[in-house]
Amino acid sequence: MTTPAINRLVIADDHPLFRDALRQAVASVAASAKIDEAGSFDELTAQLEQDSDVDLILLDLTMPGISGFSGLIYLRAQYPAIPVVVVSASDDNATIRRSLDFGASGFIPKRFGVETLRDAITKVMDGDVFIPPDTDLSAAADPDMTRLRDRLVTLTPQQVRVLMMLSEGLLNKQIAYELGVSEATIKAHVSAILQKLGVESRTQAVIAAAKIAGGQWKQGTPTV
Amino acid sequence: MTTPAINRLVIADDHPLFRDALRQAVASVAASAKIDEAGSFDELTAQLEQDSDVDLILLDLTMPGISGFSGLIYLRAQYPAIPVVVVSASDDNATIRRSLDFGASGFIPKRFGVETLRDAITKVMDGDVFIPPDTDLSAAADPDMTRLRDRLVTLTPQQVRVLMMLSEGLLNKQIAYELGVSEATIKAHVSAILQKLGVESRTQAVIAAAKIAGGQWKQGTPTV
DNA sequence: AACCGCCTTGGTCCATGGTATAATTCGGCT
DNA sequence: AGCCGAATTATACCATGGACCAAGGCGGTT
Repeated sequence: MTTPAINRLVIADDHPLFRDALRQAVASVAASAKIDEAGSFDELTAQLEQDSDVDLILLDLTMPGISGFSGLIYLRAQYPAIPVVVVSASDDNATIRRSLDFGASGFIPKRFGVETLRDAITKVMDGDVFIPPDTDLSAAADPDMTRLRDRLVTLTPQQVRVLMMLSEGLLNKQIAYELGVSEATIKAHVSAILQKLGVESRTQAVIAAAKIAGGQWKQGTPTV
Repeated sequence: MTTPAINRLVIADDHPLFRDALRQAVASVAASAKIDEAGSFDELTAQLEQDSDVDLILLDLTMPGISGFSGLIYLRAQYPAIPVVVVSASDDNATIRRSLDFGASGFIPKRFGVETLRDAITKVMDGDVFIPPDTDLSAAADPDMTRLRDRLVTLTPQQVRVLMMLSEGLLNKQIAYELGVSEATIKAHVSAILQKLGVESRTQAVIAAAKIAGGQWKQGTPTV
């Protein structure tokens, strides 16, 4: 068969009906694939931590527990080997472009019907990058954004996790505890993050990250 | 006359055409009023610093140099005596409600024609609170937001300024220099801010502020 | 085997952040 | 006049943040 081995696939979307639609579209293309579902980002990460042997992730950009591109950034950092296809209701050119910039292997607008949906999934499973036919990627991107993005993608997986926790307002000590490492390690990570992002304090790092993620990384309001 | 003394009024909007429209509508109601214009938030604050004897401000929510409700919050904190009417293109109920929550004396959607525009301005100049007739304010507000807002409005004018600078990633030392005061003073302000917002670090304060302002307070990207 | 990047840790050293306390000034309010 | 809140400043003290240096383990590459 032309489609390479897609044995396991995760559909991450907070809308059950749309998960079903995606599941059916996928099943009609690769009947043998094992399809898992996640209704929240935490659910998705929990599944991946337990078993990261996944061949493809279909990710909704706006899910409970995550906002903006932070989920995509996190997945690409933690599991660089797993291709991620973004599925989103907002399908403007800027969103598509940034999705690809952050390492998405494709972009499927939610407005697609079953037919086009299936075509899109087929293309992605073949290893191609799928983008909607009427997409115009020629528009100049925001230079600030791209510079920041270029710096963000140089972060190592662990550094991305630390940055997310910085963005929750946690102390180095707390992050160390959560990750089960020493505070010295966190300090080393933070220093590396500041250097890579080109900022001078954790606060500025948080601001920069929020700018890219388009809001908060995670939902948690720190006991405000 | 029924309309109280409106001697001076500032129209703050980055769209020249719309400024003109507003100016004409105002002039047709209060021909004697002196009308100033500002195309950016910095321009507005500059004018106010030079002469804060203003009886009314018509404020666009989305202007260069400001985003979200931070401009409104800032004005209400710095010049509590000056009524501010929000003029915005996005006129959903949530936006209107939050505008009023943050101390706006009225809300005028940009979609209004000249007629309704004039009526709205008349009402506001009479000291009444104008909101679009089809507004439904009964919807329950986000409890997190309201709690945060309640805490934000207890900040003193200077504390609001400090919070804005915190949100730009500045050090206490830098803030002290900018405001021309000692670093001890800034520390005192920061401590007060943390207490009032119910957070435990400057980073968390920035996160909380960003959540309310719906993004950044000011445009400035800190040399990222 | 040698190399390299990532993660980890320890320690030192200094800057910054933040609390607590207290005192002063000023303007507005009663 | 007296009171009060806002703003300012200072001092001392402790916690946190962050740079710098050095080093070991680990997995993948050449």
